[in-house]
Amino acid sequence: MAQEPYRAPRGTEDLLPEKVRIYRKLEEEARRILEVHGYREIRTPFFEETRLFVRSIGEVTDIVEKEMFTVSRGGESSYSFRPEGTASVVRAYLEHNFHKRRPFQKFFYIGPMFRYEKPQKGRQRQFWQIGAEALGSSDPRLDAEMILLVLDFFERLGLRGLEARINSIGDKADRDRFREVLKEWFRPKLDDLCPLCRDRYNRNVFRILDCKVETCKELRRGVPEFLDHLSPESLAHFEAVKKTLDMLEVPYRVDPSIVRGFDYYTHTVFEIPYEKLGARSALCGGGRYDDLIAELGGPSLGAVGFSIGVTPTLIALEMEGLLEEVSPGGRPDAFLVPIGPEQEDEGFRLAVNLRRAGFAVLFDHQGKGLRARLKLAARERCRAALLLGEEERKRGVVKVRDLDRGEEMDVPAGPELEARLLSLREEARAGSEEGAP
RNA sequence: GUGAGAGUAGCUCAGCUGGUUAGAGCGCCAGACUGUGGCUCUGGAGGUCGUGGGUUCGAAGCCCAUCUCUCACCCCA
Repeated sequence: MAQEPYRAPRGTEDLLPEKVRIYRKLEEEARRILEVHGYREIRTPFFEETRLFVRSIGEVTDIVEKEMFTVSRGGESSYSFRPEGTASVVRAYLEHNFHKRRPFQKFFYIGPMFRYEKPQKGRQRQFWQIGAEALGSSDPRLDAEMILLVLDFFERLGLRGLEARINSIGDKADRDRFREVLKEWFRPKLDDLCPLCRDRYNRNVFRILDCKVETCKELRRGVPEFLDHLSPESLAHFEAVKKTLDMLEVPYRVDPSIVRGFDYYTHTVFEIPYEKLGARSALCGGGRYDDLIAELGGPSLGAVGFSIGVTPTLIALEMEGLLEEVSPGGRPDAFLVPIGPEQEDEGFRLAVNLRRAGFAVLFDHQGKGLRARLKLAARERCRAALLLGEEERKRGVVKVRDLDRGEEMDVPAGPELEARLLSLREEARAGSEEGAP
């Protein structure tokens, strides 16, 4: 019986060094832009009590009903790996009494989320999100700020021409009223809807609004829009968001078909679509959730947030040919090459000392020959090869080979060698700037 | 959860309707060059053809099951 090889679990992947570099670049850009806007990083546990997600995301949502990784041990409560980030942030906000100390807080998080789903393009069981939450205020300027910030982030990565889609789903009373309006409107057409939509009619009428089946699209002609059924207060909030977006010259379009999947959303909801993505067509989704803090046991305070999908973002960057730009990678300063077995120890010592002085120095540990080591040095794009043979050692020098020019010179080990490596580093930098437009 | 396609060397793939020792390119290792990289040439290693079962004189190919990947639906980042 042949043993099955070990593999990463379905829907997960190993982020190999090359990819980690890209992730870090994304994270770096996100942290920068978020911190400039006053958001501070928060790190919550990867799992929470299951009831937290049930309460926040909603009991009858697909995520809670069938997409959570849930574990229970003995008599303890049931725990679930977080399928999204907002619930945890709000929980932490309340647990640490921010609402009593300084109710207005801006947090962001970067980390993996987990959903038990069938993997496909841009959709995995463990996936990374970059998210932000502004808690303790209902200021429509924050809704606009979120959208602006996200578009700026994508722009910085090189994704241009993106546009936000926004909509308002009002408050709970608005939704209860509109739900009835929709049901009333669809009732006579019920038999002509697709089977799925007939199910949606009872589960969540709103979702019929974004069904992609042609016959349903046809039937939807002249369907009432949420925006026409908002209370004056809700409408005023939405108008204020749009006004702010206009003022900030943020590109957006009102799209009545945007209905988010979590129960906690209220008022403003938005997405940043990227058409070429396929099954996962949004790079980012977000919205206001003015009832959630109270729902989780806190005071009645407004909040708004978004989350960016790292995987879809990477797919978009790849499609636009931007991955190389995002991740140029660094060059090691040198490859230390002892010549002859007697020099191995001394060479290793020299490599370690240079590393302690801050230089990135590679060393061969596979017993390769001189030529093979130089080959490695070239492949790793080292700036220099440091050759240490018997001759050099006797004279207390190291032969520094400039791998870009092919020139060699003997340099005394010590401060002079470090100076030489520094100057090679500078040269390379000047060279790369010359090449830039 | 539903449906479709695909799994052959480290990677990308070829392998006609089942027929003898399963191939290429790239990569890897070594040599040409015993103290010098990127180029070239030569040689080498590396495969139970995803896994298990079945049909057959004979299976990488056909059938069944299973796993994984990909894509779509559902849903969503």
